[in-house]
Amino acid sequence: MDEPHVLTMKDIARMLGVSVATVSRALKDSPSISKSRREAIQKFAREHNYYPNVIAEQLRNSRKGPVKTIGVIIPEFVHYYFSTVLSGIEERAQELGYRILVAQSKEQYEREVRICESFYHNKVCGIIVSQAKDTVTYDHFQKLEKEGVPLVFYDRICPVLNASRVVVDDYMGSLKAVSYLIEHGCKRIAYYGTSHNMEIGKNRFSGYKDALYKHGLTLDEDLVKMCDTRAEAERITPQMLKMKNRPDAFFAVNDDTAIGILYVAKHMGFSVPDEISICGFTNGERALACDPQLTTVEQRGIDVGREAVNILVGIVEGEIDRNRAEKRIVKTRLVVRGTTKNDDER
Amino acid sequence: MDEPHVLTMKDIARMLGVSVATVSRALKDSPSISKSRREAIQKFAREHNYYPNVIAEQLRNSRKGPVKTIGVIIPEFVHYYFSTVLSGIEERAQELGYRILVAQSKEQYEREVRICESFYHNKVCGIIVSQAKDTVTYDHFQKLEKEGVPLVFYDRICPVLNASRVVVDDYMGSLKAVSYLIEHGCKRIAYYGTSHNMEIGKNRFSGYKDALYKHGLTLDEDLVKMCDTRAEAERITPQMLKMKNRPDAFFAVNDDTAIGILYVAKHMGFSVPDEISICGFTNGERALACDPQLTTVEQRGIDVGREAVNILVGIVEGEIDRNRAEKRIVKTRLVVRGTTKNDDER
DNA sequence: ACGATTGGTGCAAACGATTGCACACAATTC
DNA sequence: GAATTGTGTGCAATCGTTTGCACCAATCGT
Repeated sequence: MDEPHVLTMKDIARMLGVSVATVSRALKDSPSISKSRREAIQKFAREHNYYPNVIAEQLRNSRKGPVKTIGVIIPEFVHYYFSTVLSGIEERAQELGYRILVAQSKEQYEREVRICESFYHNKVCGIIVSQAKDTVTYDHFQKLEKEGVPLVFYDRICPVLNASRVVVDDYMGSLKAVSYLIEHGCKRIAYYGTSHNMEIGKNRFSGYKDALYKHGLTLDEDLVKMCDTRAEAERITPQMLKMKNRPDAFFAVNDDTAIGILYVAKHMGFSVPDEISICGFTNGERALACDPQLTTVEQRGIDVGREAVNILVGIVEGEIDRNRAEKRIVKTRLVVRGTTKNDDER
Repeated sequence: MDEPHVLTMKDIARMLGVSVATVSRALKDSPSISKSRREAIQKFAREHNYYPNVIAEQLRNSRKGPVKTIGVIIPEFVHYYFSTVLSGIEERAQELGYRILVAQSKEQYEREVRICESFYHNKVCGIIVSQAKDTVTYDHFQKLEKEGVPLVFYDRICPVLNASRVVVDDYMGSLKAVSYLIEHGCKRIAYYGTSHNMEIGKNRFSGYKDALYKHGLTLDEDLVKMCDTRAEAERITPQMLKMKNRPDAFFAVNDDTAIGILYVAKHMGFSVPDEISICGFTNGERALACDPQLTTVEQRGIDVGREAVNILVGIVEGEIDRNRAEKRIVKTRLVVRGTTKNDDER
């Protein structure tokens, strides 16, 4: 009464007086079945809305065929950027007929390991992952690779594995943003970034540096800080602004940090953007909530997610060599708003 | 070479010279297998880290047993509140040993229908869903119910189905927020809400109304508006503030709308919170980004998600009668920040 | 007209795990 | 010493689908 029995091939076979094999072949449009039978069976199946049992298919194909389930590991769901990536993954996966199994590591190494095992046992055809902040050993990823489960990284890349990856163009984003600041009159631009042992930290810093050089400015070490949270920004920014030779602009590694700077600057009585310009990185929902609204570099998470799926499916379906690490870069875009000087006043 | 062959019971059986049945029973710790053999088999399995094939188990149990996969339908991933709910669902599901299959409807009815079908064919043991905004026919949900797939709704509840649900305590949240405004000196409180044919709209409005009555104020229809987006708030608020008898406080149905009001008020030269108080609903990341930071009612999405899983698993595992609609309410909490007057100055 | 080809179909094994039943062999009983 | 109980094991069917092979009939070639 609870399980009204779903129609199976066996049922169709019985009702039409043929064998299950015939039904199977007819539904696969195999030419070895006579046209009349084939069409009769297909019609019957359609009318009784038969649908193949996914689990049985998976079991049968467990040896060779793809399982069409992608495992996705996200550090945090409640995070603007990651949720955009997930959205892109889900969109593209659905388009290509893949299911997604999702889990969040909550930035914890142990959870990450457990999720990998769980995905492995659930026979996902591949895993898309951004590793947790505190992950420093990579056995769990290496084991998966050895077992033939393709991995695609995004955002936070495993440094020891030469795996496929999708990243945003941090270098260009940073270069364009800092160039914009300089071209609009800023001369002393502070940089709040992350540790250089993450790819992302390194690339954004390079972009900053190159923008300075390109415009004939020199790098002042006093203006470069390791700072990637709002709390930290609120702690160190007052000192920066009290310097005799204070910065006239800030470029921060994410929106949250930028908003911390904005708050401090405003509350110390500086006018933004007239005296101080600020630029963030992400373009999340915060960027529109602050006042003035934040100029920031857009990271197109949706596209990152979509590309990750493209790579993974490419590997699974054999169009991409699984032993060659496929690397793709998603463009960034500078979104100019109210925290930077703008010549063309409206 | 790609598939290094995962260990199966058959392998163990062959290597130990016993039958598969014996291995199966030994691993299940069945007393019908002699202790010595049982332990030998368990030891062997442990050492070669055998793990049962999830797919085979599912197929076998397809008739009776639960499949331990929960389908989750989310209107949008990129949405603060929904992502907190998803986070709670994932957390609790993982704790209980369930996998989750996730898909976003993008607020589109057709996608919602397709997702339901996909989940059904993927044999999920139940579905947790918040319906799309434009869903007005409910055949897809009814069909699932008829097929014995339990449904648990959150946030946006299907009005025609008497299904299990988890909602936040909109009434009390609203009542407490408006009471707080009144107790801190506000006399004319505007209400920006959603259509009353959604539960949520009705309940929040009731809370507002009752708070007024309880404090001896009367309801002024001119202060009640249907408005639940920032764009709309920015459009209608200027007129409100130009009234001769202008409101001295606003209570909005979500943070985004509240922030729209805040912007307009500030840019018209009003001081917030001295002349105008504002209170939102959600407590998302925006609430901390605006200036001053937003007083708002916290909707504990994590708890909503966790409760939804609790109900669903309760139904699947037979602890909750699947024919009785289980309804749970998650408490809200008023978070006081800078957009409302506060007696105890710090 | 007889052997060979072809077209159409079914049998049965396989995927990996579970479980009712039967069977073998030992230990107990009368 | 034969019958009974009990203990431990294996056989085989099952879940729903796929597919190599065998088979039968009809048609073809010479």
